[in-house]
Amino acid sequence: MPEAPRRQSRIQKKNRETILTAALQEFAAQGYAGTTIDRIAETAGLSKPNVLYYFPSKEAIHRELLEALLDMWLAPLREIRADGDPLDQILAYARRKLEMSRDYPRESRLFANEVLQGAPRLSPILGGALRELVEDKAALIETWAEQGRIARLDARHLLFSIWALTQHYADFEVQVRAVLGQGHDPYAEAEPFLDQLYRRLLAP
Amino acid sequence: MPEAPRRQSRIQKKNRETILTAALQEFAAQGYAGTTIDRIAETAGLSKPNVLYYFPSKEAIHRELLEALLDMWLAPLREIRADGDPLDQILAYARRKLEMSRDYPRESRLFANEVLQGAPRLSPILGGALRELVEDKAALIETWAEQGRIARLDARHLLFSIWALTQHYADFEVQVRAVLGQGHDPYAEAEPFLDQLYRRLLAP
DNA sequence: CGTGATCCTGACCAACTGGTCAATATTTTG
DNA sequence: CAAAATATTGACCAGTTGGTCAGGATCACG
Repeated sequence: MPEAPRRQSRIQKKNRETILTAALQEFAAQGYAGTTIDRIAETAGLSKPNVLYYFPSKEAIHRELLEALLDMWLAPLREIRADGDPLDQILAYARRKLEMSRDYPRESRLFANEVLQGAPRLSPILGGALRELVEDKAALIETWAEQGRIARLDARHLLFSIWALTQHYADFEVQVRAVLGQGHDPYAEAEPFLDQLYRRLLAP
Repeated sequence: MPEAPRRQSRIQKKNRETILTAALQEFAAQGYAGTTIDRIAETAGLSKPNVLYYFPSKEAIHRELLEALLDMWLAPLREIRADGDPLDQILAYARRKLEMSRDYPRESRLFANEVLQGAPRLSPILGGALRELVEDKAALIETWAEQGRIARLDARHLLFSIWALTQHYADFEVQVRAVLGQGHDPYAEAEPFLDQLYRRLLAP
């Protein structure tokens, strides 16, 4: 059953939001273990007991962030449909994922941190809903391949490649920027590169 | 000046090695903050004070691991030479990086953890030695491109793509396995996929 | 075999962490 | 505006953490 849409006072709404934003910042930058409730509170401009007035525990904050994240994270993949041009749709998916890395790098890093540590709070979803979604879209992509509308390839690994290539720019941002040096816009450069890559890979 | 090759007793050599192995295991799985000296000691089969007899601090262990890692990590890139077939060399590089993800996933995750948290103990190297190395190899690759021996592309982002695509299989291993389910060998499947991808991307 | 160097440990410590709670301040609402 | 509901806090606690240290065990070597 979906959680009852609990009545929230004005203050409750605002403070829960503030805390979640601060926590996202901290968890993404320091990881779960490296983040203290005190730092979350400080970033949020609240006292530690006050943070714990709105959330029962540090883990509860983390869990809530992850849940909210997942919906958002998978939305672009859901939008791949059987109708429309195969190449356009896959290119659009890659482009949208790259935009998400650019616009929501903290979310990307939160996710990366979690998966990197073995996804202790997420693995049921990875093996459940995510797996089914991938299965579904991979089947569609392979149908396209069989019809000769795109190249024959391993659709699951195609999806992995899109994840890897786009999230890399958020998750390894320091490295990318250190290597490129100043005066580069990683995302602006990545877009045409990925476009070129997938056009060539997918050409029938 | 390079560190003097300090004399090490038999026991010292063995125990330092044991500790580093245990620490790699822990740091890769739990991150820096999530790892305790006690756990390292337990995994190594030693007492905590004994671990601190061989290393002055937790951070020193971590730093030593990172330093050792970096040489190993960049070796394959160094092997790209001006002589030899361009396509072969880039494909071989990608293949070797994939093998490293398969054979040294803990090293990959240690590195990912570090970069993800902003590379606090590594950024000078990223912007220094790594940057120079990339600059060097990127120039070479772009020469090949200008000569029409491979497709024209952004060489730096080509290298990023190789890092992203290969390290993904180690860093996001739980996700890859959860999505593929049992009965799949991610690395065995990834190899031909990456081969196909780079052959098509690089074809003049 | 003995003695100096190396190795190892239990006991300890100060700082920090997640979390509690009773008391107080502020809002909301009848 | 008064009382009830909500929000906030300082003080506190028990457990954990990185790290120290004095003393004892073990080893290498003349």
